[in-house]
Amino acid sequence: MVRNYVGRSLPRIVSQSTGFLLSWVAGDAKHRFEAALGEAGMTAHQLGVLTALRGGPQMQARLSEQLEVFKPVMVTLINELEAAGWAERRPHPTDRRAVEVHLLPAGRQMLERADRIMQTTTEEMFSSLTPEERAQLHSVLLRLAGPIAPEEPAS
Amino acid sequence: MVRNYVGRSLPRIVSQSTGFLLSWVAGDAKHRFEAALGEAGMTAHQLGVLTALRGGPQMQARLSEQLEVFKPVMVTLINELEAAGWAERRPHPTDRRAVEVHLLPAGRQMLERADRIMQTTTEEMFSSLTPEERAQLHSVLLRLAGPIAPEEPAS
DNA sequence: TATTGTTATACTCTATAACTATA
DNA sequence: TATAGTTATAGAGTATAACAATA
Repeated sequence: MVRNYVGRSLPRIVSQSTGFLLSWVAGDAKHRFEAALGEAGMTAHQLGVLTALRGGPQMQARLSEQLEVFKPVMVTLINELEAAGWAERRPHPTDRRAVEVHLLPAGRQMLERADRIMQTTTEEMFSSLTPEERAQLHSVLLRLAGPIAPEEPAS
Repeated sequence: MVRNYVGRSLPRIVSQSTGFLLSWVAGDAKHRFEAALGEAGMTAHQLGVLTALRGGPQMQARLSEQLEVFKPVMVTLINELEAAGWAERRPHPTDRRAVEVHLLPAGRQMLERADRIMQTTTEEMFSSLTPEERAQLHSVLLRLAGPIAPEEPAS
């Protein structure tokens, strides 16, 4: 309970509570995804922003809102994306205060690579389950997760 | 992906990946447990230590190891437990460097209260599942979690 | 007066170092 | 030389404040 239990084997206490098990497995999943993305030189935060840009350029303020990231954090993230050549700031056509963040070709490639990474990692994670078990897990989690937010309108 | 998605409704992207769903549901679970414990004036960290003391007094160093908490953090945690009257430090019978941390009656009561809280919260969380679904979820998560650590020998 | 993007700052958590008193 | 407990310190990560430019 106390911390991350970085060790590779599941503490016995955790194995007895479905809630703790959930946290344990999710922590493991997070670690796997971040490690896999890290090998491609990308953080989960950066992927989040790139994903939000898939549908077209966005103002920084919208990105902050959508991803629920504080504005100063978004500044840093977009600096990183620009440094990597994955996205760039351009002046907003009508609002001179704002910048639009545009996805660059290298960023789109990175997104495709990230898609493959996420898919592979997911496959590894759930390989011990049958397709039926996996489908049932998904539907059960969906029910536990509660209502789904309405679709975001594009820029 | 990026951060905590503090909002109460599930972003659409998350709903499509079993891995993300897992993280989402686990985050929600963590929030529920911590809120419920908080109402009883207890943190999850503190509960972790109290639970470790259930089987008998422990040296601080062992507690740090078992719970994978850094030594300075354990100092703070045990200070908190002493301030709350739930546990106390006593000199180790043979090793004059060490202290033994003992569970006090108020701590044992708190543990029982925490047990009830955890049980109630678990019940709330999984109330939308049938007993069969819940059992299958548990067994599937157990498989995803991997090997279970061997029992800790008592102090 | 409100909003955009930025810089500066504070606060919490996590992690390490350094120290004493023993073993 | 190593270990137990403590204090001090460093570093991320997270959150807020304040500011200039513009709406």
